[in-house]
Formats: sequence, structure tokens, C-alpha cells
Amino acid sequence: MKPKLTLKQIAKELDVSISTVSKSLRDSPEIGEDTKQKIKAFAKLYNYKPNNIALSLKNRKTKTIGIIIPEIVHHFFTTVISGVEKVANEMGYNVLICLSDNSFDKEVLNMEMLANGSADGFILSLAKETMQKADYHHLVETISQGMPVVLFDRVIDEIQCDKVIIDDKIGAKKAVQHLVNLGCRKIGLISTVDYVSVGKLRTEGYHEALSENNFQVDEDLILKIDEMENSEEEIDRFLKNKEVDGIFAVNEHFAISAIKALVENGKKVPEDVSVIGFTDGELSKKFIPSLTTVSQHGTRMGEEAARALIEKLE
Amino acid sequence: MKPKLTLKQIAKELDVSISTVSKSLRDSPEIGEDTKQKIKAFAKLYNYKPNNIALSLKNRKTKTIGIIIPEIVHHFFTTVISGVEKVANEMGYNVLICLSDNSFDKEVLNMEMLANGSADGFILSLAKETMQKADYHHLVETISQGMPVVLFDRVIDEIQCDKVIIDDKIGAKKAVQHLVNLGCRKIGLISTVDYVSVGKLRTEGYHEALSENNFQVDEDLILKIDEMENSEEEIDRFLKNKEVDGIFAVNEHFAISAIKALVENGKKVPEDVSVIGFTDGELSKKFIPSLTTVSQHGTRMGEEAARALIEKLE
DNA sequence: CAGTGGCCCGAAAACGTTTTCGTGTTGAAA
DNA sequence: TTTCAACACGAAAACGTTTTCGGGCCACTG
Repeated sequence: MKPKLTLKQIAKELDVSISTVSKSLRDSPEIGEDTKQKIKAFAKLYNYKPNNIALSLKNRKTKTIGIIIPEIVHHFFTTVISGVEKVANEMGYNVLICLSDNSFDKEVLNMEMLANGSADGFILSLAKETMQKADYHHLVETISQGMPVVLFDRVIDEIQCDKVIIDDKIGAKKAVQHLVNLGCRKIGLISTVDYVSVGKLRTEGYHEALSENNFQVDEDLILKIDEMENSEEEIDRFLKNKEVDGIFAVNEHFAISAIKALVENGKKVPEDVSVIGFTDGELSKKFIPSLTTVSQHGTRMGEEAARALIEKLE
Repeated sequence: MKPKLTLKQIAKELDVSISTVSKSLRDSPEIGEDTKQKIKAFAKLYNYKPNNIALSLKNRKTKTIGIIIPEIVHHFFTTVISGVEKVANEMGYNVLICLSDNSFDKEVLNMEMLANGSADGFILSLAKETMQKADYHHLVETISQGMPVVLFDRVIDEIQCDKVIIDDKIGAKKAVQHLVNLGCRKIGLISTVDYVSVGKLRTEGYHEALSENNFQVDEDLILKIDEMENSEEEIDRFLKNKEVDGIFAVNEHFAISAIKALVENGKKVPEDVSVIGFTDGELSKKFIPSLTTVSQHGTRMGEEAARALIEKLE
């Protein structure tokens, strides 16, 4: 077990000062050509790499960006991460990932951790609980400390910072319009509770599309789901004996659950009922062709978020 | 914009020395009770948090573990990550995630980055290219520097370190045996090329199961896929007019592609042909009931890997 | 020969901690 | 009054860098 090589050791070995070594490796003109060559050769031979921690401490920047998301077992978020990672790497940044598990406390904790020198800035999508409590002090604090923050997907108006979102309202509107164009007249909505921003926006899009087509909004056709856990049963109950010919679901799970429930109730999809959903999964596209989808472009969002953040950082 | 509070500032503000502040906050008996209280109160009031980077430099440990995986848009890997993250957090560790994108060079690069002070140890699943080249010098080096490494899923025998795997061979054997028990006699295998360790092991399990049942191995019924890209067409071609009554696929994509191909060829699943697959997806379980699956327990693997690594670290 | 300038290099501070050791003050015992 | 221990605190080194500044030495000029 050989420990890492440091400047000090090189200096001692070659009988020069630490500064000389440092300057040589950074190719400073201050140092004589021959000593520079000697030191460089030695460093390369023994594969010297500067210690990131020391550099971070000195430069007061870590070259890593923290990303905090509610969960990772979720296709949409992974695509975002891969987008972030891609441009971060290109720009010489590392990515630190933390999961809030949709818990406010964990989100705050993670943020404080990373803010204490572990990351230069944040990309995050808020935990459900955070939006529910509407407590954003941790965001305010980190921003006031000069650390840039970029929100994506689940964002809030209250905080002033860069935000990367798709236009949920327009996307939803177009989706519902699509159903109308298909000839649907009784269009159901399966959404989340309103404090989840995307659920709210998509619900608004649904309303707008209906009113633009002079359709009545029938509250009986709207289901708002809080707990992911038993969403399947809830959707099943909701659709039992319900007269619908179109369904707009705000995510993949709801959409697929809806299809299942409909089929079990003897309906045919898409012949009897058309289903369209915002999607964060790929299987729905590939393997359930009866489900039309609105794409969320996670990778693209991740790339944009990373670009925005890094721009602020430099 | 207020910068972060440091020991030095507290010291100046309260007109004591830095050491006194540090000791007070760590509740050292060296310091008088009253000064300690004063300093603690001040620190809490202004929400002092020690700088992680400085701590890392001093302690020569970062309390973060690096995890390098081939890709993140992959259900199995995300479950592993969430397992790692869970126990890492419990033990006071952060998680740094890097993606090798299945490229040898990126894997090496990432590893060198993290090894230079960014992480104390590694959890990784090897890139396909790495296994192909069989070049493990980066692993050897980091281990020889005293940094613990835990491999999972895609592991190799050549490196001596902790490894977390499911028993692929036995899992595969059981799966194929299951097909036999169902009455299948002509069982196809859809696997990856042999240098991917899990593909190889699962293929071995397939062979063993067949020979234990005194079945002939028919090479015509075996497909080994290299490129994920056009696997679907390849499987389609492979199954066209092939006489099979059972199929064992080494992952979800292959399994689902197989089902699709079979259905398109007029076969019924599972009536005419039974399909069983190792799975890393959840949708296959939930929404394609005709596919029987062998679970991979990603979360559990992540937890075990993290536990093993942290144990080495402390 | 003295002065001057340029070339090379080293000392030291700084980043924010922790920790060892030293030091000054106090009180009590002799 | 002297001495010594206990107590409370500060100075400084260390972790591994980068960078500013100063200084030694040589050659050249006048």
C-alpha cells in the first residue's frame, strides 16, 4: 500500500522547494527549463495527481455540483441526471447526488451537508413534502450565501432562481386537445393533489383545453391522487362504471393503471377509450402502444439545468 | 450575500483564539464552562457549520463514497443506488455518482478523479468495455493506494476485493428448471456475449439446468447479443419460424422483445411459449403478467455493498 | 571595482480545521 | 513569602495546494 504522492514528497526527493515543484508542474516561466523538465518527468513517472481536497480548500470551489431529487428509482429523474452528468463532465465538474426521499427534513439536511463545502451549486427538484409545507428557508439561505440554485420539474414561484421546466400547462392542453380531436367528449383527468406544481399546471391545461372547446368541466371525471401507494386501487374504483371516452393522466403510472382498470372493466383501449399521459417511463412508449404520451425530455432538462448552473458558477 | 461563518470569524468576534472556539464547540474540558457556553450560543445563533473540505483535508478522509456505474437510466442500477444511499446516509456518508457510460476510458477517468481526495472508497459495476479489454489497472492502483473497492453485479475474479452479486448461475438454473417443470422441451436462451460476467454465468446456469434434465443443448436455440441498439430486430429474426416452447432471457429488454416477437409471429404467451427473464425493470412485473421474472434485489445489493465498504473504511 | 538588472529559486501566507504543547494566572499549601 | 499544581487559554503545526514576495547569484555595464 503506497500512499498518494504529494508535492512535498517530490520536493524532498528532488531536493528542491515545494514552490518550485508546484510552479514547474504548472509550467511557470519562473523556473529554469532543466529543473522544470526534471520535475515534470519525475511527476509523470510516479503519476502525480494534485489532491482535489487541497485544491478545493485553496480555491474555495469544489468543482462539483449537487443534485437533490425526491427519488432515483424513477425513469424521468434518471434521464435528468444523465443529462446533468453529461454536461457537467464536459465542463470538468463532478456530480454529487442526494435523495430527499420526498421528505422535507432529508432535503434540508442534504442541502446543508452539501452547502458546507461539498458543492458549489445545486440542481434540485423539490420534495413533495417541501411543497406541501411551503417552507423554503433552506433554499433562501443557500442562495443568500452566494450558491447558485437551479430548480427543475417541481419548482416554485416563491424562490427567485433559474428554473428548468417543460411547459406543463401547454403540454397538458395539447394532450387534451388531441383527445378532443380524436372525438372524445367525456374526458377524464387523473392528476395529483394540487400542491405538486406539475400536477397543478397540468390540471390547469386540462381545464383550459376543455373550456376552449366549450366543454363543461365535470368534477366527477376528475381524480386527484395523493398517495402513490394505493393509486392503482383508487383509479380502479374511480373508473368503475364511469362513462368516459378519453383519459388524460399526468404520469405514466396513472396512465397504465387506468388502462388496466379499463380493460378489466371490459373496455377496449384505444377503441372505446383513448388514454394519453405525461410520461417518465420508456416502457410505456415501447411496449404499450395503446398509450399515447407527452414526452418530458428529461435529458434535455438536465443538460439545460447544468448549463445554467455552471454559467452562474464561472 | 453573506459568506459562510468560520472559526476565525467567531474567534475575532468574541475576542478569543481559534483554538478556544474549536475546543468549545467540541465540548473540550479544557475550556471554562462560561466561555464554552458563550461560544456555543454564538455559534448556534449564527448557525455555524464546520467546513467539510477543511475537515476532509485535516482528517484525510472525505466521508463520501464514490459509485461508478455504466449507466443510470436503468432500473436495476437505480435500485442499487438507492440502497447504497440509504445505508451511506445512515452512517454519515455522502454518495458521489459517476457514469462510465460503458466506456473504459470514462471509467478510468472517473476513478482517478474520485481517487484524488474526492472519495474514500468505491462501489462499482464495471463497464462492458472494461470487461472486454480485461484491463483492470485502475482497480489495482486504487486498491494498492489503500482505498477499498466493492464490486457489484458486473464483477471479475481477477481483482481481490469484496463483491456483491446474486448467484446468477443458480438463479438462471432455477429459472430454466421452472420452464422444464412447466413442460417446456425446447427452451431458447437469449443472452449477452460472454465477456459480460452476468451473461456468462446465466448462460452456464442454462446449460446446467438442461444437462441435469438430460436435455440436449441446441446451439440453434441460443442467441447472444452484443449491441443493445438493434437487439429487438435481432431477436425478431432469431425467433422467426423457430420451434420453441420456452424462452429464458437474461434481462428484461430481451424478454419483452421476445414476447413481442412471438406475439407478432402468431404465438401466444404464455400459452404457446413460456417466457422467463432476469429482470431489472418493474413494469415487466406489474404490467406484463405473462412474463415470469427472477428478481435481482438491487436495493439489497446496494445496501450490502455500502455496508461492506464502510466497514472497511472504519 | 561597484552598481545594476535578470534569472532562479525558496520562504511564507493563505484556505478552515483539529490538536499538541506551552504559558500565564490563580489559589492553596508549606 | 515562596512554590507548585490546577486551570484556562493561546500559539503553532499539520493536512496539500497556489501564489506573492524577497533574495541570492551571476553577468554585464560604466
